[in-house]
Amino acid sequence: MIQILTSKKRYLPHQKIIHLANLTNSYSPRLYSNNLETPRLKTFKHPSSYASILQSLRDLKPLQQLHSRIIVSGLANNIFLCNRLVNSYACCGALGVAECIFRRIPSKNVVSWTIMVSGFTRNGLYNEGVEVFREMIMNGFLPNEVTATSVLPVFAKLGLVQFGRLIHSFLIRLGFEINVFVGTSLVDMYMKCGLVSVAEQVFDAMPEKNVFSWNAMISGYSDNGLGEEGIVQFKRMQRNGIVADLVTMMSLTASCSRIEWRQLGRMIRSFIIRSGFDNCLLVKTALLEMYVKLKCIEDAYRVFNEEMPVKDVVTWTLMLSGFSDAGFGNKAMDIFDQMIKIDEISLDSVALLGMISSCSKSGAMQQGRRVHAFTIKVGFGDDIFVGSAIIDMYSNCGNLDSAKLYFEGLKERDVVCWNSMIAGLGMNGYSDDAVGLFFLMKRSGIEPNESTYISILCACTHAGMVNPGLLIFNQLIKERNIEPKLQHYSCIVDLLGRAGRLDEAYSIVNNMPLKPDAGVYGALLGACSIHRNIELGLKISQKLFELNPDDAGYYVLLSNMYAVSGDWEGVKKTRVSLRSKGLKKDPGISSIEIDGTIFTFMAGDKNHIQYPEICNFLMNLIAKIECEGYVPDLNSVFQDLTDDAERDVLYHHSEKLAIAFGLLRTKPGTTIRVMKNLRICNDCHNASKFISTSFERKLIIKDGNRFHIFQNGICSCKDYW
DNA sequence: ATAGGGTTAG
Repeated sequence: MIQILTSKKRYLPHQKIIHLANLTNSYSPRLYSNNLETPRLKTFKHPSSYASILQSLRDLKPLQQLHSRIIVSGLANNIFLCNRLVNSYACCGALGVAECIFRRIPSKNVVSWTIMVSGFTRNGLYNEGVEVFREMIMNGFLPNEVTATSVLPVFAKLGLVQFGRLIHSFLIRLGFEINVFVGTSLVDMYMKCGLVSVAEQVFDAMPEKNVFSWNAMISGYSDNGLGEEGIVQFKRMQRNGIVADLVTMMSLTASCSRIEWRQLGRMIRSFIIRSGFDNCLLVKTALLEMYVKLKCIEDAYRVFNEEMPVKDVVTWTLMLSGFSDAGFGNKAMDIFDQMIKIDEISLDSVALLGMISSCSKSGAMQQGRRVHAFTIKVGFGDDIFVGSAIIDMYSNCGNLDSAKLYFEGLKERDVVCWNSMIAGLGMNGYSDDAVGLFFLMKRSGIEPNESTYISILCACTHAGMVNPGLLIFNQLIKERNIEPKLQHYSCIVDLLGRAGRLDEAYSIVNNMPLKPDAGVYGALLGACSIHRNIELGLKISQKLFELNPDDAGYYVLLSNMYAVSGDWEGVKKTRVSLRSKGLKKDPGISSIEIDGTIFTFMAGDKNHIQYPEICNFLMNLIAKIECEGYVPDLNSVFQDLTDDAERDVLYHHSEKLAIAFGLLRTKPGTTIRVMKNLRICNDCHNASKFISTSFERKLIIKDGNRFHIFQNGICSCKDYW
């Protein structure tokens, strides 16, 4: 309590009483009311006495009491007090009351309008804030410096760049742009709108700059992906003798995580220690985030575990998503379980979202179901952000029924919920339904966004629905409010390419208005590989090697293409150039969830505890399906080995290990769900068909972004090689 | 006035 009191700057004697009363209210109502009945407080006749008390009030109840006392004192029409009251109610979040008082002020001044604008904007009601601002202008009031600083950030939030520029020109005419506050707000607004060079112009023209202004620049650069510029600006700031504060530290670590510059990260860390910010929770959390983003998960965990005695919900959430990003789903779940046991940590939707998306990524359906139940228990059952994540989680686990059920039960749905459901239907093979839902969404008055088009085009691709896909793509091009992006072109090239219409796909690549990137060429190369068009494939891989020389995936595709056409010389050449560049093919990883724990397998991963047991089982399994007609496809092996060795590699692919483990550890008849990071190989695909018959199991294998559902020897995926 | 964790798509 002492700390809270001393942290406030100025205290008049009567303010102290009110403040103490607030703090003791919860456990000592008698003291509270006694203090309020102090005769000294009752006899105020001058507005200024109330005004100073109003400024320090942050809770609704004492505010209401003071308000009544103001009415009793006959000061309810004093504009000075009314403005203060509006402000105090807005600070307590009671915007209805605030607006009511505001509306009744007969002769509002600029301060009244400004307080109402910032009352809305500080509570996240941006549209209402802008509306009051507009009303103010219409009523002939000109904004002052404070109005400008309350309303400018809102233009950035709502993306009203043009409006912002208009107000900017107003401010110049009024001579306010030389004000540090106004200048900083303008810099921030332009940075948030992505107009970096305009922000730079404003900043350079500012006659006075303080640490806020510099911070706005540094964090702005970082947000716009220009971390290096941020570091340069920081050095300039130091040369100008401006002392860095905690916001500077946080913006610096953010810049660092974006440019993936580990060496600099270390320097910033020592700078933080030297500047005495090492014990600051916010700065420490920013440092943790830096390690998470730099994918230094051990460093991140060391900071989290050893150097942060005080943690809040953000710290925990960061560690959770750090583990999730690094592919440690079980560890993320451990963190979540620990976090929910701590009373002081109040769980919010962001923490829940992190955990749900972690389950989604690792395909942990049992964990996901548990977290889903938990979200309902803690009152986030109707949250649409959480809802979208849950739909995605169930879809990603191949449990479309649960996803649909959840989607249909939502009271409110935004565009992201619809997108999740459309994507879920698409990747699970219900492309017709996805298209149907897309049109239903438009009929329901929800405007599709960029992601909607990506989801729906992918859905069409999975089912080879070329014509509906083309139709929707043409709609997108005609639509005025969405600019087709490179990703959309990748989708349409993928759609045409996979369907075998390579010429049309190539023609789109050659005629598109944007410069094709690796994603677009990659889609085309994938199509060439499926349809064995080696001539075009060679041409495209040349482009890709120029664009993205370090991606081993393209070499693999090219090599596969040579292999299927029997060009062993080409296969060898590709492998040599891959090796000479020091590149390695991404390891294939498959995982399976058993009783709420995720088990991960890598090809030939002999370190696994149960490896001998699994291998033994797998050998018997292969012998069994060979009797039923399975023939190993040695073309699926990327290495140059003897037949026997190739066979050995093939039999220990990660997906086969995961399937074997699933068969060993689950009851007969249970569906086996396997997640794979890369595309399933032809041989594993074929073997899975045999396994589904031989063991009478349903196998659901997700590779990359699509499902393969094997049942009675048939796979749901029709266009597979 | 500037600042920390999250959802769909690839």
